[in-house]
Amino acid sequence: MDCIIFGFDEGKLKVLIGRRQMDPGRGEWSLYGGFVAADESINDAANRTVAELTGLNNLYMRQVGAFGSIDRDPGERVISIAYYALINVKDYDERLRLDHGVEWVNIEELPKLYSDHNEMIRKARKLMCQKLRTEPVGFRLLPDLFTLTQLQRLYEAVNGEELDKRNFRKRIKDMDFIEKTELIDKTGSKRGAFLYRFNKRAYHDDPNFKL
Amino acid sequence: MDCIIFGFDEGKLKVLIGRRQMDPGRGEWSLYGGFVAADESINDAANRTVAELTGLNNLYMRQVGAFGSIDRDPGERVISIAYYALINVKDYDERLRLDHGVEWVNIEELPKLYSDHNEMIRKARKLMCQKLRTEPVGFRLLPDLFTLTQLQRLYEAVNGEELDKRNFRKRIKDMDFIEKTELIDKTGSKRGAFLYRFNKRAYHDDPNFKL
DNA sequence: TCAAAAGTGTTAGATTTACACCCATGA
DNA sequence: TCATGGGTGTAAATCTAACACTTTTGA
Repeated sequence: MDCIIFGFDEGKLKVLIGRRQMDPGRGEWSLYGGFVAADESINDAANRTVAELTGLNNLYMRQVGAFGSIDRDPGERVISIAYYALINVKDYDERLRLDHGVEWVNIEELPKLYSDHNEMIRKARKLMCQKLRTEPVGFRLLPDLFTLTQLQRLYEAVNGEELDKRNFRKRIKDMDFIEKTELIDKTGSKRGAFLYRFNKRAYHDDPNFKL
Repeated sequence: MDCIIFGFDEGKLKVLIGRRQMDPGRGEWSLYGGFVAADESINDAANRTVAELTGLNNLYMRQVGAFGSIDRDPGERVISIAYYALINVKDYDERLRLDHGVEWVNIEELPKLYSDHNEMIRKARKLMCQKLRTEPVGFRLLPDLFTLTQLQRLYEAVNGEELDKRNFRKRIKDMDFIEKTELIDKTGSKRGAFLYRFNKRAYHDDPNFKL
């Protein structure tokens, strides 16, 4: 299985990739992957692999699909099942990241990757983007507390288009599960912006979400 | 791989299922499936399997995903990749259908199926339904010539809700790629209804589809 | 004092929904 | 002649998109 780890940083949607450490394709840019053991489900394998890479559990993960061209792997015949995961970049221990030799790359500036990994990322992004339209999964890419501007930038990065600030905030106000706190973030501006948080409970009570 | 063959007949969305002819699970209701050969891609395997079952090629097919619980197969460890296909029921040779021992069952009245096949169908339906909202793939489930009432019934069956006749027809009129012919179908009513056809070319020229 | 991000409403246009009657025909 | 499905338009409501200025504060 191969995993597409999405993160959001500096206003950009990013993906974790690294240099491949084994043959065939040693040294090429690649997604992080692993193998499904005989005694684990493919979902478990994906969770295990992502946890191994990031040290994080209980992430939001979804299957992207199976990739099975005959010669997608230059070595032997391998069918891979891709998964994507959403993480908050700040939760990823820098040391662990370096140990695995992976880095965050802007999804708009990806190099040519090993095998069909570019295609996997394209499909994962499409699915994630669709999901984001119908469910508030975007919060998985942000810290627990975030400003409305950060949230807007996230939606803009994912959809690849700018949004109108006033219309965006109007929509957010209608969502009861985005709670305003009394906390203020001053890192992004002199004036400071209110911090908001996602209330999972409220979301599940009132699932009329539509962005 | 397992295939979910969708058909539309008598105003209902249907799926092809049959009694399993091998152990484990012999005699249980099941989807039709096959195995991916070492020298074919998973897409090719799906096409081959569906062609074997229906005698039809160049069908609209899409991958549903990989299913990989450890004990989804009561025998040995098997991971299955599910695909769905859309066919026009009338194109399916009755003889071939009987030879394979499969039958059309209303998707609302499915029995308990072998292994995780019910789940596969649920997911396939969801994907197909989403696809139908953004692309006019529904025509694959109808004869080349169809009446607007047939088309409306199809959308109703897939979405599971009734639609307003006038609003539906208004939307269809906006789609240039649905061509009215001068032919009239009298099988559905005494008065007769105009037959329409899907113009693939017009669709690709003007892909502003939205239902 | 000024640059930079935060915050805030209104209006026009587009889209969506609800709704009811006449037509043509075969039985 | 009547039961059955085919065919058609309008108006209200809702949703979407466009748009500009004031506030706060650190440098």
